[in-house]
Amino acid sequence: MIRRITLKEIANELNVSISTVSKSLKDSHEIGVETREKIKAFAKAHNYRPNNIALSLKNRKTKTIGVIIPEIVHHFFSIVINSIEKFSTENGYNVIIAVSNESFEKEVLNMETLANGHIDGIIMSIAKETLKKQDFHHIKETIDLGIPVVLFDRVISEIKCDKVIVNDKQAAKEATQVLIDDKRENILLLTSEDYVSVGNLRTEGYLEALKDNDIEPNSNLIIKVKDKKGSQLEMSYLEDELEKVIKSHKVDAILGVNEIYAGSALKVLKKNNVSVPKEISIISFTDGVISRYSTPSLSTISQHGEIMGERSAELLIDKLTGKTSSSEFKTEIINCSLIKRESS
Amino acid sequence: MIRRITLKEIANELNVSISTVSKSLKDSHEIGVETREKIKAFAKAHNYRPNNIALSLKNRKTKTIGVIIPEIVHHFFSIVINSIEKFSTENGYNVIIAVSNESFEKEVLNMETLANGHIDGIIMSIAKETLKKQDFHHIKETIDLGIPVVLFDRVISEIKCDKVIVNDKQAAKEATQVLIDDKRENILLLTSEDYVSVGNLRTEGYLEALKDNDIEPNSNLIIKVKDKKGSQLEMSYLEDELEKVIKSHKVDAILGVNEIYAGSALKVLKKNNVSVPKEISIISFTDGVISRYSTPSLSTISQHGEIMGERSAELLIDKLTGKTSSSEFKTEIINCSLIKRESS
DNA sequence: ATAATTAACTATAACGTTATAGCTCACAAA
DNA sequence: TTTGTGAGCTATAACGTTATAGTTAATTAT
Repeated sequence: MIRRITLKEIANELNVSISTVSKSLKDSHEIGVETREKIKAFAKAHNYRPNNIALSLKNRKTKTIGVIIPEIVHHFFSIVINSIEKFSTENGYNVIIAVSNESFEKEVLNMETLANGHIDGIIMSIAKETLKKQDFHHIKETIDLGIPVVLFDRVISEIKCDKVIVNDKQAAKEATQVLIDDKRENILLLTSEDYVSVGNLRTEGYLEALKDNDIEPNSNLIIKVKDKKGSQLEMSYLEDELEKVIKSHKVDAILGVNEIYAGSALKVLKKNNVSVPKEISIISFTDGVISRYSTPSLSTISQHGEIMGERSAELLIDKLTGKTSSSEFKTEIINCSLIKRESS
Repeated sequence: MIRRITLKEIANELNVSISTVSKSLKDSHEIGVETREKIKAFAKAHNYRPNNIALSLKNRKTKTIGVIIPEIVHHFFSIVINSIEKFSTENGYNVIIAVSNESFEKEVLNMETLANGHIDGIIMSIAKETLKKQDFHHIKETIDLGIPVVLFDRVISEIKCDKVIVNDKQAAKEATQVLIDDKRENILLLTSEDYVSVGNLRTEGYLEALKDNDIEPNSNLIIKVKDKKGSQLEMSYLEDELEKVIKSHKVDAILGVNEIYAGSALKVLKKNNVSVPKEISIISFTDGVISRYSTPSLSTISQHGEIMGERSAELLIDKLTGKTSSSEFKTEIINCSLIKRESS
């Protein structure tokens, strides 16, 4: 095992002071060319690397970004992380990942660990349980400590920080309009419970589109999928509810707020021999892998996770490098786009 | 903005020495009860938190694990990361993620950044390009620096470290046997190029099963999907090749080394009106979301990513805490299991 | 010839912690 | 009275850096 060499050790070996070594390696003109070159050669030969922990302590900067997400095994979030990682690395920042698993408690814990520690700033998407509880003290405290926070996708207005969101309402409205233009008037909405901001906004968009076209909304056609521990349970809830509705009501289209809902819906429809898109046409949020490989493939609304990740990282890094003021906050809105496939 | 209070500041406020504060907060009996309690109360009131960077410098431990994976938007890897994150957090370790994007250069860069910095150990799965190049100096150097490394899934024998793998060959053999038992004799194999260790092992298993059943392997029925930049390109290559083969040869089963291959195959078969599993039955590695939501759903071989992640993290943490010797290495083999669905 | 300047280097403090050794005073033992 | 002991606290060094403020000795200006 070869321990990493330190400035002190180089200084001792070459009988100069630590300062001389430090300055030489920074190519300072305070040090004579000869000494400087000798030291640089020695350092190179011994594969000297500065100790980043010591630098972090000295500079009060870790060059690390913390990311807190509700779930990692999830197409949208993994896309966003990938993009955050890419942009951050390109700009000299490392990325620490923490997963809240949609739990408030775990989110608070994650936040504290990160804030006490090794990060300069945080990018996060809020856990469902936190949204339900409406308790955001941990986020506020972190911001109060002078740690910049960027929220993406699931955001809340009461926190003052940079945000990156998607035009959920508008996108849902437009998708609904597409279905209506296709002469579908009995559009079923598969959405999440009300406290999930994005689900809520998408529901609003759906309702607005109906209203614009003088279609009376039918509460029987709105399924709000109950949160359960484990998506397996949620999906069987969704499947049962959906099956009931299609058997008792006329339905000629489905709008899903994410592709797992839509994928599950597709399973139910197949089981009941309903042809898609002939009898029921489907459009869904989240342009993931399920949509592309299902039969028929699903028309989706892409939230452009890559762009969200990149913009979030950029906003944060701009704050960290002082490029933008620490007291002014932006909210960036990414435009969704509809990707038409076979299901509509 | 409230800056975090330090020992020094507490000491100044209360007119005691830094040592006294430090010891009080550790409840040392060297300090009188009264002083101790006063200090503890003060610290609590001011929400004192030790500076982890300073501790890292002092203890030469960061309590952080680095994870390097080829891709993050990938069901198997995201499952593994999730599981590593879970186990590590439970044991007081943070997780830094780095993505190599299957690139050798990026992997080396990631490795160096992590090794110079903020981590105590590394868990990784090797990039395809690295496997092709057969250049593992970066991994060896990291190990030489005394940083423990655990390899999972894509491993290489020439590196001495802990490893977690799956019984790829055996699992492929068994899956092939299942197909043969179902009277399928013209089994097409969708695999990756030879240098990818897991693909190779799975190919071996496939060949062995054929041999055991006296079936002559047909090289036309083995498609080795060429690496391309971007899985989109790889998939269209696969689809073209597959279409050629099914039109020119009798094929009654397909074994895929991952679910994206199998999912793409399914698309081709549908396009050509081949019924699955009646005419062609499919079994694939990777039990992901594609398999569950495709029609028909795919029979898969689960590699138990959660277990791999957990075991990897455990092996690493055992090394870090000195629970296991730093010179003895284990290779853990996880048994795959076949999950039967509609495609076989 | 003396003061001023400069080149080339060193010492020190600081970032926030903790472990070790050291100090001071009160009280008990001799 | 003197020595010893221990309780309760403090000083110091160290982890590895870097920025600031010195310190020399040689060179230049006056």
